[in-house]
Amino acid sequence: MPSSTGPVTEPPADHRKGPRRRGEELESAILRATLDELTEVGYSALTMERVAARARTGKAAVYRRWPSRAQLVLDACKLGKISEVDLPDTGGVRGDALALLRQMAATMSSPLGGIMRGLLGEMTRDPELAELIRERIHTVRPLAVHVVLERAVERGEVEPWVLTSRRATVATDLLRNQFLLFGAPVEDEVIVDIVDDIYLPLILSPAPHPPDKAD
Amino acid sequence: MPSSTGPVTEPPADHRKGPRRRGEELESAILRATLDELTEVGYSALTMERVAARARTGKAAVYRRWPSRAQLVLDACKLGKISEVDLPDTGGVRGDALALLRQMAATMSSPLGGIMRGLLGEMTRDPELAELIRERIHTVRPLAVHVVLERAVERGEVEPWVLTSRRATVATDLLRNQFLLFGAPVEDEVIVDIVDDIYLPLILSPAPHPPDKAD
Amino acid sequence: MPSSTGPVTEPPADHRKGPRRRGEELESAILRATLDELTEVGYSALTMERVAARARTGKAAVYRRWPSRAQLVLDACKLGKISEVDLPDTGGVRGDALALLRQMAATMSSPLGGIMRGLLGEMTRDPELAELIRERIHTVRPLAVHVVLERAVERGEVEPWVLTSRRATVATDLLRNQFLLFGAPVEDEVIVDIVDDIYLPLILSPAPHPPDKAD
Amino acid sequence: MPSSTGPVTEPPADHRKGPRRRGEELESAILRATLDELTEVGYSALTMERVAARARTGKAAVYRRWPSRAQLVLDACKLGKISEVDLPDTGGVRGDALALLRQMAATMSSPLGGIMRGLLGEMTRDPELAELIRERIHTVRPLAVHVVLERAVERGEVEPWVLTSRRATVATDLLRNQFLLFGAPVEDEVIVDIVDDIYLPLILSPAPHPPDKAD
DNA sequence: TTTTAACCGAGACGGTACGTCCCGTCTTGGC
DNA sequence: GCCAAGACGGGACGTACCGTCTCGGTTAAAA
Repeated sequence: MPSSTGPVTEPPADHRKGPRRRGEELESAILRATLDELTEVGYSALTMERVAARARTGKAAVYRRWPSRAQLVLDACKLGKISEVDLPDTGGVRGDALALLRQMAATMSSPLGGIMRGLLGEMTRDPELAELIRERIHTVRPLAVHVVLERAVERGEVEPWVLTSRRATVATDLLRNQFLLFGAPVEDEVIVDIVDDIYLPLILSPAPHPPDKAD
Repeated sequence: MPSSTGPVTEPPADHRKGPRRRGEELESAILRATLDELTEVGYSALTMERVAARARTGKAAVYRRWPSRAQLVLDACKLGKISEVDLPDTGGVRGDALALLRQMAATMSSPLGGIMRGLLGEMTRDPELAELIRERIHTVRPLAVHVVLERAVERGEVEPWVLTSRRATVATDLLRNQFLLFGAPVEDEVIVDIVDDIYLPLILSPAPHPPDKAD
Repeated sequence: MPSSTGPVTEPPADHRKGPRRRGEELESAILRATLDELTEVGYSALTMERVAARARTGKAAVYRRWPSRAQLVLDACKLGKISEVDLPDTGGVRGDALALLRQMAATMSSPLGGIMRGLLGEMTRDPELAELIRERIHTVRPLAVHVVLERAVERGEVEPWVLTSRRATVATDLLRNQFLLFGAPVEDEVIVDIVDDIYLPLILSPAPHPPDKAD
Repeated sequence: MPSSTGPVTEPPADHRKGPRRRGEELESAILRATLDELTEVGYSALTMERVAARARTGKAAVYRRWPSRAQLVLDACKLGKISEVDLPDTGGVRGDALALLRQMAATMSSPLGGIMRGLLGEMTRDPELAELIRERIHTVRPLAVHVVLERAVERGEVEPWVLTSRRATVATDLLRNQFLLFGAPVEDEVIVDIVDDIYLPLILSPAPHPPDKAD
């Protein structure tokens, strides 16, 4: 038996309040803190330190899960129902497309716009993050576009090959470009312009250019 | 006395004694240091401190001229012949457009790509910077597009109203979007796709859609 | 002229209160803060962070001057009139020696005792610090011993060769050893014992052992 | 050599499976890990975390047994044959004393020297630890001194009253003081000096000062 | 020409955040 | 139950920059 000589150093303070959080509970607490910080101070002023403090935990608990600010924010966005898309069937592809773009534009005007921008800036630094972002762009938004176009195909407004063509995402691509260059809010006139002057001519049948090379 | 406004060769003298740099000489020394830092460590790792040290001057001298990293970088890019565009007349709008996009793609693959990205990220924080960036995007690139389209109009390939329409910049907009989302290098196949499947159908006469509302 | 676009980022807060401290003023503020911390929480709980906070400055300002906690504390002790020795002439070497040891014992019982102890512990880690400590031990205390012995020599109580012999510091050495092993306070009986049973027999003439080899 | 102390010699298998260590086996594994850490990184860089990892156990298992680093180290030293003293009978008290001091000096030059130093530093913080340390100092070393002096008494070199007087430990006390202040290695000249110029004059009969007051 | 003011270089200043290490406690699975 | 492993809330580490300010100088314009 070792020489047990009793307590030696003072316990600096009892810093435990109730049962200690772990795993999922702690994780979501951190993510919520991240979202709060994002909306309050924005992406570029968000720090790991503040997030940890806000979540009432230590920095280590944050770093253990997310190696970088960007990835933390990305996950936090996932938690926020940011990519919720609600696509009403307006009875025509024009109405559907307008509705979709307007929803996108609204999102861009929200705090999420700045976050998106910030994340795009980080892509250079962090290839892994870049991959994550691309994935989300690939999957979330095109999915909405896909729904719109499928309805249009069913209505006979659009030919099926358009779905897999580059033309499918031209509207959302141009809107995104507009936002990134000129910021929010995107004027509605621009949206209408994109749809009427560019998108519809490209996708409505008879197509201005037959799908010769569309495999 | 060091050659003022000489070529790229810096005077590596000890400026703590001897003739001290001022005005333009100092300014361009800072900008050159900024460019060097950009190419070496990239936009996001660039700091005012390092720039000042590299330019062998004090931070104050930098802050006196540029209130923020982004603006400094922006000016440095201006100094670098970054927006040099050389548009060969290939005899057809397709060739011209391909050449233009390929030049853009090359720029994006260079260190400038990362810088562009970083600057876009800063736009949220700094509206005035945003304005500067937009200005350059407005003026430099559309100018190149304009040249291409004007030639096409002269050849009769494109109708004049296209020049002022939103369609004019669709190709460059889509390429930029592609770069921002998926990074460099942009595959040549994508460029060809954009031109053949989207851009040309939109601008070649007979236009697929008459300019009813283009005022 | 660079593109000066005006103020960009907000000044987070005006954190300056009056003229900024520099040089000596700041230095002594840090040392005072160190002393305060020492007396309040002790050597081993003293941190650079708390010292900086207490001195209302940044950690960098502290590290710029003192590379380690130990050296900072050492300098702080120097500032505190810690080694003030006031040696009354009691008319005999016995009285003088007792007075000296009693002063030392008092110092050891003060917070300084713990500090001394801590510094001794650090000597292993930091040779440079060790050198500093030795220097102070060499110069401050032996000086007091020297004064006592010189008076004794003048009185004829002690022969001159004792001054440069190892015997000179036996009393203080034994007291120090006593403190380090058994802690403070050192009982007065111990001090009397050291003086009467060891020190005086060694130094009083006729010496119990002639200085054959003392050069 | 700290490790392999005794008949423990377990197969250093992966303890995460297979028979799990308990009780004494685990305990000595921790102590051995502690000794190894001590010799490799020294006392002040030794952490509970590293010890636990090295012993392939959890921190809790360590804390359950030793409430503090110092006590753990103390026990580890006990396990190492640190206080092994081997006193040859040289036929005279001078030779015996020199041998003893030289052995002490050797110990001080070993890693144990740094450990001793560190433990002394901890004494301020932990009175109970302090008691343990004093105990060991009281019992181990004086015992050796006692042996030396008893032989001397038998030979008639030293009078019996010296054994219980403060003079008995003067040599070891001065050597310890020398080590703490000036570090290792202690030059042999110093040892000879202590013995010849201080210790022997104090203990050899005829004593320079009769034991009037030695009760 | 002499003065004077601006500007230069250098770097200290008060401060925030970084990412890591360790503290001592607590919890989870397994044996 | 105790073991191993390691997460937990927290604090401090030492470093890098931030943007401001101060300090001697140099140097160009004003007197």
